[in-house]
Amino acid sequence: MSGVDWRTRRREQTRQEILDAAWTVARDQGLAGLTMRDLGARVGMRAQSLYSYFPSKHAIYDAMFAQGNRELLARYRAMVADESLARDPRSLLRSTADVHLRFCAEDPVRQQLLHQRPIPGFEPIAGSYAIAVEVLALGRAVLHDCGVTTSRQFDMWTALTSGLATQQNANEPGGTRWLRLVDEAVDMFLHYLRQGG
Amino acid sequence: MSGVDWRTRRREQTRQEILDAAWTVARDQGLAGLTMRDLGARVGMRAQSLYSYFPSKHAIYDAMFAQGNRELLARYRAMVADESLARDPRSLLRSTADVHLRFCAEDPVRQQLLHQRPIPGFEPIAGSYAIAVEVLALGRAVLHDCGVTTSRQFDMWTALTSGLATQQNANEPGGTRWLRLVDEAVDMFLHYLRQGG
DNA sequence: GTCTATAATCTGATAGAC
DNA sequence: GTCTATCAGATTATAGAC
Repeated sequence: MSGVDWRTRRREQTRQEILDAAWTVARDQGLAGLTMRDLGARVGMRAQSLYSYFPSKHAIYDAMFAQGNRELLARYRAMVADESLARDPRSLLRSTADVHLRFCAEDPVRQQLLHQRPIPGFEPIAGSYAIAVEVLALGRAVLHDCGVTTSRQFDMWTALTSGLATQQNANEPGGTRWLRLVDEAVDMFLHYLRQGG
Repeated sequence: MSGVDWRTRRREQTRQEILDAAWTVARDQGLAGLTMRDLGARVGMRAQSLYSYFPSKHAIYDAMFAQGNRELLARYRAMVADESLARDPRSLLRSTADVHLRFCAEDPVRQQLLHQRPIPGFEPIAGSYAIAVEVLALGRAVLHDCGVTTSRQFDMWTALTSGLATQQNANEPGGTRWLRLVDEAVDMFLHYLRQGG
């Protein structure tokens, strides 16, 4: 039972600690400004010791990418599973946009890593990318229940929601100026749907 | 008349050559991946010689930022001055979105530098930033003629158009999957306007 | 598992010859 | 105005002692 012994657990715990610190450093210095030196200092280690937990810096980016996508997937799933949730298209679209925008806006650096790929030379490994694909698939399924049946309609939806998030993060990070537009954006999109867009 | 003598002209010519090369390198290596060494190699100079033309690497980023904004401003102005342009709101919105999206999509790296500020520690100097402000002001004025009178409406417009550009560049750079949605996006937005959004 | 030591390389930038 | 030489420091990563 080596998978659950205390050594393994302790190791996993430290890996998580390092990841948490990596997010903190990246929020401070920018994603590309993350260095093993700073990261080690933040968890009370020398940079070289980090290699006991991650084989490379890219592996850290990759773990962050996977973690972010797992978090978003969990939130979508919690939303779908919520039995108190109204299921009419308007309510469902609002909830979906709300989950997505809150996620994007609460951490611009994470949003950047997950949806803009700003690290030259970094590509997530297949296993991590698969989580991102799952997120997209679930989003598409939920939107389908709202009457979004064509690719064009779905693309319009992602443009609209990601546009609100992008503008918010780029021009007023931490604020709500664009986030507050979500309800009227949903209404606007609903009318577009009904016009057969 | 030192401002127009051949020395000055030649110098300005070389500066421009360096800037052109900087765009090329940045498109290849990413904005953060631009190095003085690579840049020098591309124009047939040692990295150190570049300092005869730009006092620092940041000054190069700054000149690129200013150049990009001047280009966008010129395109907006050309659009406004075009007498063959239809002036009804729908046509005007389409032309505006078209200018903007074409600009964003034809060079994702430029779009990144101008509208996403991905270089940690880089802030354009006041003179360069002023051009960006001018671009925004002109955009606002044009949109006003289309019936966009409130900040909320203008924010919705920028979210919608920048969302289309962002999605296009992030998911299918060089393609037209989201760009092709511009006409129905304009129609969607127009209906939102008329509803008093 | 963490350390010291260090490799090997890249970075932006300066000094001074020509 | 471009060069050589060089600084001073950063970077990721590996080897090996403990």
